[in-house]
Amino acid sequence: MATDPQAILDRLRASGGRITSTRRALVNALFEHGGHPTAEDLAAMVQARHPDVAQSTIYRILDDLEHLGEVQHTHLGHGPAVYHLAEAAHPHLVCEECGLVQELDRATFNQLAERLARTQHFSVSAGHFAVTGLCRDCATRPAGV
Amino acid sequence: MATDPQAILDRLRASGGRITSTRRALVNALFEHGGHPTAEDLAAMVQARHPDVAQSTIYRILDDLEHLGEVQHTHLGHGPAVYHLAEAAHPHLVCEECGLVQELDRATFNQLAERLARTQHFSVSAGHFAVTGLCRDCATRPAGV
DNA sequence: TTCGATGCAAATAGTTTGCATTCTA
DNA sequence: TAGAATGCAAACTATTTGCATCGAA
Repeated sequence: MATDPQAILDRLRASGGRITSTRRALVNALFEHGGHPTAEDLAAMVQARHPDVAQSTIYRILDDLEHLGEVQHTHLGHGPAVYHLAEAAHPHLVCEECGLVQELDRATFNQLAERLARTQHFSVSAGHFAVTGLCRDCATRPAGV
Repeated sequence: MATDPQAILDRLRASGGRITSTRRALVNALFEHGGHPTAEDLAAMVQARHPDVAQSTIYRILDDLEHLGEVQHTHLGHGPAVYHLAEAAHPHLVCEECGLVQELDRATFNQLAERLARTQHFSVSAGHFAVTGLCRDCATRPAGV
């Protein structure tokens, strides 16, 4: 699992792929965008410098990187999927009312993962994981307000 | 939260709605299908007796029932959402390799929910919840086989 | 007889795919 | 210069919506 842009590009090449300016720009965008970018967000970042890049190319590169294990995507409820580097993989808490995304703290996740492995032989993947519910604000506010 | 078809239909009527044969059939289908039916699965069950029912009608009724709090839907990874009665709401474990859906045991879920409430002020909803990872079989089998 | 429910078809959102062209190695 | 990567447009899947008609209460 690579920890800098060049290392990911190297892995791409090592797997028989080629390094293009679009791929370089997308990998950089993944490192620069700290949050939970959608394919469209990433496309916009890449297109800032390379206006002619197609959405489908973004999807294809993300797919390639996912197969290499460098990227993961998650469906946070409705709407488009979000992508992030595998090295930055973390479990998510998504508020179904306001859409707020928080990270699930490591300790709680580890406790859950360990317990699921033990009781149900299920190995949870941290990256592709989202728990929905209500955030603090929405939980304390009367429903539908 | 109703526990039999008639009670749900009664709630529908009490909220200003009308009881039609399609609605009756769909509510029955929800009770009959014990698993994780998609809107299409439910449409097929209803259409067995009422061939002219439109998919959009199924979506609309499910939406109505969801607003009444009688039904919940969940996105289990890719593909269509699955629906179930609120009374049968339970957390899911989805295998991202083979698609197997298991139920998460109550005790583990409760432990997680309680801990999240305490540490992150997040109130998890049992129904709309899915943890992805690898099931026992897929975890022990080498990747990509 | 009124207003909610429905069928049908078209619209939408997100993503994938086919194919001719371009460019890396 | 071979084969991978890309742009473009069309296809696709899941779901929603507009509108005229139908039917429950």
